[in-house]
Amino acid sequence: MPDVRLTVDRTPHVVPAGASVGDVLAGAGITAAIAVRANSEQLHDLSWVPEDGDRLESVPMATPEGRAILRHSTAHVLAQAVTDLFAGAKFAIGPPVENGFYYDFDVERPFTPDDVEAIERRMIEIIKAGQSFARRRVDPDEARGLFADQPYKLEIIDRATAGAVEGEETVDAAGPDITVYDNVGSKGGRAAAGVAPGLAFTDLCRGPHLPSTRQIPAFRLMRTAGAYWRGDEKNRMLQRIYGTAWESKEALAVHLRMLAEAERRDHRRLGAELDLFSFPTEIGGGLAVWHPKGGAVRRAMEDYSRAAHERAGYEFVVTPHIARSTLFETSGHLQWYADGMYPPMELEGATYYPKPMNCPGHILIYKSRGRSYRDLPLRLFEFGTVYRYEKSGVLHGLTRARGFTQDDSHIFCTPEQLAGELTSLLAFVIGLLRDFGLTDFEAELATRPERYVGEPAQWAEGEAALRVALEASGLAYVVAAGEGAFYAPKIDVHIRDAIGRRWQLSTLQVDLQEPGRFDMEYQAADNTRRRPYMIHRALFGSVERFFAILLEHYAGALPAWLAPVQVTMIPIAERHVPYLRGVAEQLRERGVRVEVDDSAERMQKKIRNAQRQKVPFMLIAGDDDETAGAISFRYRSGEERRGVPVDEAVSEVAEEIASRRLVPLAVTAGATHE
RNA sequence: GCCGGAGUAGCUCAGUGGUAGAGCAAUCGCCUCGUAAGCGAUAGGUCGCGAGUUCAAUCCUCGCCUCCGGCUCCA
Repeated sequence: MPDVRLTVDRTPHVVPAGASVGDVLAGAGITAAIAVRANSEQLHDLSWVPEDGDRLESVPMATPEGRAILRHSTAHVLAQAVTDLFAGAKFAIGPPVENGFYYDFDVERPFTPDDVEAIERRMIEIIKAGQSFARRRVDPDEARGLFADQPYKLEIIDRATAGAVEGEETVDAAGPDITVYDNVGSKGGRAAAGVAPGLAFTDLCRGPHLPSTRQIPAFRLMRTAGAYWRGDEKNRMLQRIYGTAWESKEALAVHLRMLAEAERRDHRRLGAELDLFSFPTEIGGGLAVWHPKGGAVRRAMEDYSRAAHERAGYEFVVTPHIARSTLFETSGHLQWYADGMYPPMELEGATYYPKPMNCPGHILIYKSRGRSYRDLPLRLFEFGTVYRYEKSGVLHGLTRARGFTQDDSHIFCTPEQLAGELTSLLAFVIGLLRDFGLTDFEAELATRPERYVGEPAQWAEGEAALRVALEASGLAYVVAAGEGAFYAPKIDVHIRDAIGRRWQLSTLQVDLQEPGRFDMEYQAADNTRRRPYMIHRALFGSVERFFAILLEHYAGALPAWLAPVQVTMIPIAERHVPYLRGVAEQLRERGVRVEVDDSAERMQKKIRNAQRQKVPFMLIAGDDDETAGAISFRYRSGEERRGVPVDEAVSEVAEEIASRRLVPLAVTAGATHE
């Protein structure tokens, strides 16, 4: 038999023909791999037999691809457990997802928490039994026979054999056949576990998979949920079970801790704990009220944003919250966006709608008089509150609300100015986000969607201008094909927060519709009338959403310049209150948000309260301080500094706030309780 | 909207077919204190809303309301 020459992780190897990847890796001393990538393309199981000249890269479990294989294999175990326990269960799809996997089932009744526990126990049995995942190639008819009682699988087979529909990668790349995976119980498996040797389960699957269920180191079922078949609400709702799986028990524990941390940081929870905002049911879902402390933070954010926009050459405008239907007919919102709008109000023969966007109002300001090229670029800015109908099930605190305020601008410019405006705008966006302490950015260039208005040539032009701006910014970006708004290609800026979650914030859009719909024009230098270009942009996205993201990013411990209460004054005994009031007055004169805690509590309790409210500075005074004309700091970190002269302390606090430093002074280590 | 889960004091939660309890918060009193909870007392509930079953419902049944998780990643 001729030998086969391969490279494995860039090292040449010669193996006998017919050797499987598992044999090859074992020979090469690579033990951690659970699959390989061949020739930088397809992933393969360890049972796959490579051909002469193949370049193999081993895929360890503790990599994104390795975890996806692990999770996908765990999903199969889940499906087997469900079919074992629920006779007649139909199973649909079970892919790996970020941080886990799911599997969708069609069952008689939804799963109860007890069911999930039983399923999890059954999965542990299957894992301990050490079933192998055996790949098998079948022709479509054979596949239909195997899954004769599985309508969802039959549908998948039909779609696969009908050709790669909608770009789906449904057929194994090597040929027209379908592949299935058999779970085969090994003799070494525990008979006591009740999983007999022999064929235990078969699923339609592209693979690859782990060699054996025993190689699933750690998993947990997380929750159940309803999910429409193929994600379409016209289809039957299936019962989905979500789970997670990791390369080690430790990795699972780290993941669970991250989830607990995310829950601890949830802005809805912090909003109540820190008395920032609430959603009174009397007002309605998705409509927040801002309490004084939340209002203070919001004002600090808005004031800073206003000042930045002023420096960047924006002009400030205000437009009403409702407008006649005719305005939204002209803008196209009623034709294209009616599903997202609040219903109309009739009065005096006219129909009014709450505005879902601010652009039409700003366009009318542009059109209020004739415009010259000398007016351009015209940058109009407004904290514009908009109302959008969101289905009740999708509301989520401040991040998905029905009423919210955009830091919205529309820039009207000449075609020649477009690329330059976009470039400087992108730099402006990043600068502003950095000032709020966000550092990890990713951009997306979202191109023409399936459902769009305008001419493809215009879209191409807009996309090209956005691309120029992205290239000039040096920002890493990916193209999100077909993700543009119906009226505009756009750049979306995403950030990653302190615990690694990704959020979409800013959006920059080149509007291809409105200037024409509103018949906008300006007089050019050559005395001709031309149509301006229009850029929509919101940097926070929405003030509410940005606020929520910051709150979660900082886990409620906002930088001093944003903190709702910047200083809490704490007397050692009640007799020190007047002295503290005097110091508080000096701080207030410097613009500091300060409270004097004159409650009947003991000093220790006051410190605890201020600490729980995440106040950046506590200023404490007792007899020693008062006699010396001094005061003592306790920082949010728990560090303290005693006997600081009052003048010095006031300056330190005021300067710390003015600096907009992101971490309060003297905070070095995380000496945090709770 | 759809599927599931949950609604008991301001908050976090316990509880039972015989009309309810804890901790924190609140109010009052005592204590006057040097860096994360001093002590005591008081007050606070139509057990989400409506109907049904029952001698009796916060508890069981049905409907509604609100909130939470999911409905995007494609064998």
